[in-house]
This record gives sequence, C-alpha cells and structure tokens, in this order.
Amino acid sequence: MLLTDASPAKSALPAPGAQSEESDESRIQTHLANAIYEHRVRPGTKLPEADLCGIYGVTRGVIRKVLDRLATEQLIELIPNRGAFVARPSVELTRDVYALRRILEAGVVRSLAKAPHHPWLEDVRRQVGEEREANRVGDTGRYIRLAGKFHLDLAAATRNSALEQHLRRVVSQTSLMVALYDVPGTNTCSVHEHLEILQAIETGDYSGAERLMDEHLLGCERQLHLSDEEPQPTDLAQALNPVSPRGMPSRPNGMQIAS
Amino acid sequence: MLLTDASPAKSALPAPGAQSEESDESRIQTHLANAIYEHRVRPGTKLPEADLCGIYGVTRGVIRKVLDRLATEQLIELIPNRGAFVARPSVELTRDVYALRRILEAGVVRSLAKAPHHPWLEDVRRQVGEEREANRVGDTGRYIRLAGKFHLDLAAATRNSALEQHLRRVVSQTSLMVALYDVPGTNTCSVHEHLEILQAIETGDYSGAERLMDEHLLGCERQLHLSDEEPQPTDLAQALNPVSPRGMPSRPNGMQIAS
DNA sequence: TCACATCAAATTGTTAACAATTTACTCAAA
DNA sequence: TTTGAGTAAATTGTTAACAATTTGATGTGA
Repeated sequence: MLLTDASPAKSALPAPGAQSEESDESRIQTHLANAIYEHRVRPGTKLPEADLCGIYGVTRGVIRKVLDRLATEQLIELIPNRGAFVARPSVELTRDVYALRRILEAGVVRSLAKAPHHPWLEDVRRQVGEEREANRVGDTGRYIRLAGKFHLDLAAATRNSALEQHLRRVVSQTSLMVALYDVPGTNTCSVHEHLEILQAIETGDYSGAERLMDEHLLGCERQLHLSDEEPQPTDLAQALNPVSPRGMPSRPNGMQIAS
Repeated sequence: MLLTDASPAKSALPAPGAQSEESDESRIQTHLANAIYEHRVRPGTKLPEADLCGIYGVTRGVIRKVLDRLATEQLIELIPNRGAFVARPSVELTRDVYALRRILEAGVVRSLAKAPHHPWLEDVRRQVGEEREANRVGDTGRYIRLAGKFHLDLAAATRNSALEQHLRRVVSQTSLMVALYDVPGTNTCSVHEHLEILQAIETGDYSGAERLMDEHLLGCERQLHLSDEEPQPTDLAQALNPVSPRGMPSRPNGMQIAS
C-alpha cells in the first residue's frame, strides 16, 4: 500500500458526509501533501495515477489535476510520459528556501512585535506545550506537524493572508527537505527557541524577535545534512554522464539578468 | 476579439517552429498572464473556454489546465459552473500584498548590498533608462512591463531561485491591482527611486537600500486609489444582503489560530 | 554470458462525447 | 410595463475510450 492509513474506496479521507463542502480535489491534495511532508511517503517515490485512483476512489482526471497542482508547489516532480515522483529538492534549493524563510519570518515577527496586543499568544503557547509533549513521547508525525504549525500560526496572527499563504508553501517545502536531509537523532525545531521568540514578541522587542527567529531558522538548517555532494541516485546518473565530465556550473537553474 | 493581438489559430503566440521546446500550456499561460497584468484585459472580464480555444487553437483540456493554474496564482477567479473571470483583488488583499512585497524586497536589496560585487548592475541601469524612455514616449504596456522587470531583475540577481519565484508571483498580482486601483495620471514606479536604490546597493549601504525600497513600495501603494469602499459591484450585492445587515467582520477570510 | 532487437504489457497523454448547470429568451398574466 | 414560469441554447464539468510512450520480458546470435 502506498499510504499507511489508506483503505479501499473513499475511507482514506476525513468523512464524505461531514459538514464540509470541500471538493474532492482539495481534500485529496491536502491529504497527499500531508503524507509527503509528514514523511509517510519518501522522496523519490513514484505516485502512479492508477494507484491513487484506487486509494481515493476517484477517476484519473481528478488525480491528474491534483498532481499538477502539487507539482507547481514543487512537492512532486512531474516527468513527461514517466509520471509523478515525490520531489527531491537539491541542496542548493534547500539553502535558498531557508534563506527565503528567514526573510519572510523575520518580517512576520517584526510585524507581530510591533502590534499593541496579542490575543493569540495564549493559544500558541499552549500548542508549543503539545509540541514538547509529542517530541517527548516520540510521536514524530504529530511533532513535525506541530513544529511547522507554530510558524504558520505566527504568520496567521499577522492577519496578512498573502504573507500567510506564501509562508505555507515554503514551510511545506521545508518539511520535505527535512525528510530528505535530516539525520535521525536530531530535533527539527527547538521548543525552547519557540518560547523565546514568543517572549520577545510579547515584550515588543522586535529587533530581538527578528534576531531570535533568524538564529532559530539557521539552527534548523544546520541540523540538516547539507553536504556538498547530493545523495540522490539521479545525480549519480548525471555524474556519470559522458558529456562534459568536469567543470559543470554548480547552478544549473541560475538565471541571467539581462533580457 | 478578446486580446488585442489575437489572430485565428496559433499565430497569437511567439512562434511554433522556433527553438523553444516549451509546452503549449506554459506558453498560453504566460501569454494570458501577460495580457492580464499588462492591463489588456480588464479585471472582471469573463474568459470563456471556447473563446480561448479558438484564439490559441487548442482543445478545452489545455485551456482548462491553464485556467486552473492562473486561478492558483489568483490572477483569475474560477467560479464553479460559471467560468473564469479576471480577478478583482480586494483593497484588503492589495494592502497585504504590498506589505508582503516590502518584506520580500527589503530582503532582496539587503542581500544584494551585502554582496561584494555586482556584475548585473550595468544591465539593470541600462534597463532603467529604457524604462524612462517608455514612460516618456507613452508606451504604457512596455513601461508597466519594464517597471515590474526592475524588481524581478533584482530578485534574480540574488541567485535565490525560491525568492525569485515567490516575488514573481507577488509582482504579477501587484500589476493586476494597479490595473484595478490606479488613477490614470500617476506614474506607477518612479524611475529616479529605482536609480537611488541601485546606488545604495552599489555602495554597500544595505540599511539605506532597505529603507529606500520600503519607501519606494509605500509610494507605489499610496499612488493607488485604495479608499475604504470597494468599487466592485459584487460588494453592492453583498451590502444589500438581507442577512446580518450591519456589523459583519471586515475580514471574512481571516483565520483562527487555535486548534 | 552478454548485447541487442523485437514484442507485449503497463502507464501516461489526449480527445471527443455525454451530463449537469447556468444563461437567455419567449410568452402569458397581473 | 413588469413579473414570473417555462423552455431552448450555451457553457461548464466529467467520463470513458483511444493514442502515444515507456517499461519489462523474451528470444536470437555472437
């Protein structure tokens, strides 16, 4: 079976008869995205259309649309005539995305620390407690979800929907990168650092909050195994490519500026 | 005709026989997106599938995929069983997106100003010259494109593809907002401010560059006609809604933090 | 045993027909 | 005139069949 909790027909999803008016597509997209960035399907795994049709009990058209959307989020890679694979973001992209997160989330905490009051703070503090608990018990899936949710909650607290939306994409990408590059023993997010950030926001220390968030994200990135060689079999094939055996530019997708 | 330069069959796009291996989908998507954020199709305009099929000479499947992608970029709105319409971003979303741009682009210029050398600077300076020229001559389409390109070129110069990609989305959204809210006489982007920003980057004055970019974007936002009442007919209908005639929350898409 | 061509099965990509819904029109009644 | 029901046309949504491509297996010859 592809997904751990998958069952025949429609039962893999929340509840068909519930109050939700959500479409099949978005439910499946969310479910699949969760499975990917909670590390239940590994990077590189193939996602055949027919299998997904069987798992979710829908036709190929629906699955195809979902896969196309997940590909634009860069959670999967869509190779023509070959199919969909859980993405394997490069080391370079990983660094770029963390740098982007530092920019975005510095902006988030700055904005929050400058706000006069913080009705959301209590809720988030409580959740950080759950985070610690999930980490202690060893519930990895729940821990990953909660650790990511902390950052999304801060973004939501800014009440800037555009900011929130972009951060959501970047955070889910990050989760996938953790699945690829982390070393098993380490903790993804330090709970204590989360609390420090909240403290700085509460006291209105916006430059301190910025600094703490920046260091926190740098720490997360450093926990990853981001060596220069990439552990991907795809790259091995490319490395053995008879054309231009040495001296390839290290930034194949870098862009020229001039027209 | 829907688009100004549209002609029957395939001739509306660059060149089918050229060297490009790009797919129909991405070419059409780019072309349609350009038409939207260069103000050649107005916000609220309906985009019927059949018309687009005729214009681009493709089947409905292709058009549908393009529309779905443009909807996730929020350049169009996709209403079930009604069709696709060029989006009419709310005043609130407009402010949010500008705030996001300030965060992102402050990060861009900071990163650039801290870099040791800037091989791209000459090219960008030349383009700012073209910008001024297009503005002088009155070539609005070209001017809008170039003014947006300045910001994208800076993002590309950071060589952070994730940052570049997210900024691209936000900039195209902004262009649409300008189409909705600007008052005809004003200039969208001050060419002089662009040059000042480049100067600050070149001298390594990163806090100055940040400040100049922040003020520049604030200035762009202020040029818009962002009054509190929204000029959209949709809102009139909502205002006359018999249910809860007063005191509705002003942020219908705001999110709860807890749970 | 290895290399290579050939063929069958499986998988992805595309299209056209069908179904469901909305829109526009006609006409009768107040 | 205006209102509303009823109906036809147009438009969107979905599905299933067909086409194209890749994958894996089989068999032949060196």
